Amino acid sequence: MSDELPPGLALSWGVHPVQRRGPKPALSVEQIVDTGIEFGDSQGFEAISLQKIAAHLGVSTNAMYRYVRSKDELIVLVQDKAFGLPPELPEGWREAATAWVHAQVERFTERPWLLDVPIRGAPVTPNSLRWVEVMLQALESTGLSMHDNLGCLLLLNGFAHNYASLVRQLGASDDMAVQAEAVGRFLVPRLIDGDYPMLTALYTNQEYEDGIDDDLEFGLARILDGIQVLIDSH
Amino acid sequence: MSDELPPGLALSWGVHPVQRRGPKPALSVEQIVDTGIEFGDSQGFEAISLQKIAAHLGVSTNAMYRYVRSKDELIVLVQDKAFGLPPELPEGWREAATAWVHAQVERFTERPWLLDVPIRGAPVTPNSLRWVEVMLQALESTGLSMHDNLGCLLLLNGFAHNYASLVRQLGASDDMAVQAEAVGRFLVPRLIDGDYPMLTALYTNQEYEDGIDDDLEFGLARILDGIQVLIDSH
DNA sequence: TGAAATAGCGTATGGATTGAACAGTTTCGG
DNA sequence: CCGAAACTGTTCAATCCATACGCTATTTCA
Repeated sequence: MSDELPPGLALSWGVHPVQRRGPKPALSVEQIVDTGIEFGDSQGFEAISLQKIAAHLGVSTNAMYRYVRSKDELIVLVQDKAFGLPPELPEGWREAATAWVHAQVERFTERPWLLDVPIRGAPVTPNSLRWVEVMLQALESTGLSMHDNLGCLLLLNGFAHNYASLVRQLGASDDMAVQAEAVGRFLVPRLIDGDYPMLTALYTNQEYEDGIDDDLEFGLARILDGIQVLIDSH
Repeated sequence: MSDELPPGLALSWGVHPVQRRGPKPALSVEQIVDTGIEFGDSQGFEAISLQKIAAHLGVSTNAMYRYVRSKDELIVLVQDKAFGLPPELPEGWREAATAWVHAQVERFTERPWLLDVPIRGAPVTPNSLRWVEVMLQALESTGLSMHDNLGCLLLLNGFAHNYASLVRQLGASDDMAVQAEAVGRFLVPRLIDGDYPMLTALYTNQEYEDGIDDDLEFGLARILDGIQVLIDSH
């Protein structure tokens, strides 16, 4: 029965198997999850491995499997705890959605490795569901159907993830400027030869320098305007 | 000089180091990339490993490193070729954007493993850039700035990726129905206890059964309407 | 007090990416 | 025409990673 549940579901809601006999656990799931977050923060997503966590906590690798059933389970727990709870949202669906997206982008900026966590399925953990819950509450005032609200939420969530991902990859490396120039030098002749007029213009005019700080507001404004059109049409 | 270029850039544009001496290569990069796509199609993204490709082609694992510098490089090449070229877009930015998004979703549906390819940086490969190029051309008629056009493109692209990803994970498993019920049974009491009114309603009313086929059109309509609002305001 | 349950450990397997050294093959330079 | 340079694929190896199995030691319930 409990076996059919997705990894991490039970543990994230605090359902531990009741211990009856045997030695006391040297560790706790919480400790393991915290260590995972620590490693993610300091060395990125791929540094979150059972081996490293075990070594850091002074136990053998396989001792981990007394606490989590698989690495996937661990990742779900780490993700939920690292993302944390959503903020209080202001009144008004538009302001609320803006705050919600900004908060998500902030989380991803603080912990970029969260962007690397593969999406395994619909959210089922407490904190993730709390994010959904607060946004659905804010969207209630639009008078749209639950189905439409979910569509809007998906749109906003996807956008936040996408934008954060973009920001990270563009701001990732210090040598990005150097490398971008090298790429341009390599690419431009081929773009001209290969009939890519728009991209050629983009690269040679350096219009792409505009900075992407506005892109968050830009995309968000488009989505919100689109939702507004839907609301008005009802 | 060529070392500073991102992995796969040179190779994807057909720049092979000119061979002058030594034995003739037993393989070609193209052969390797095709095999990678084959494995991805038949066994998913994680089946694309240098070991398996090498074994399938009858050479040792490390022989691969004569052709590609790293697995990352291979993945870039595989991704570009597997995604292929964009379709011809119809007249009118709205129709074009719709066709563009649909085409992307189709690609992701045909080869779901493309969704698993980690995004490494701005697109630099021929096919990927072609997708950008055609959409930018279609957006030219809107009269918006290049910056705004890029913002729109980012929005559409992110949405397509996001939607395809959602479709896959929901339609992924046959036992999804079974599992969803088990999850519901586990979750609902906790949602009630934990003060998640919207989600409780969602789960108990089975409103989430509505089907996500419309979600593509829904989200797309929101984005396009939002862009339209921007155009009108100019 | 003894038996059952359970924790951590050692050992082991199978897989991945990548490096170093080496031997064979081809072709250019003279 | 021949040696040397360049480049090939190979073996061997190191270093990670996630798991599985079985053992021993510990704790607690009956």
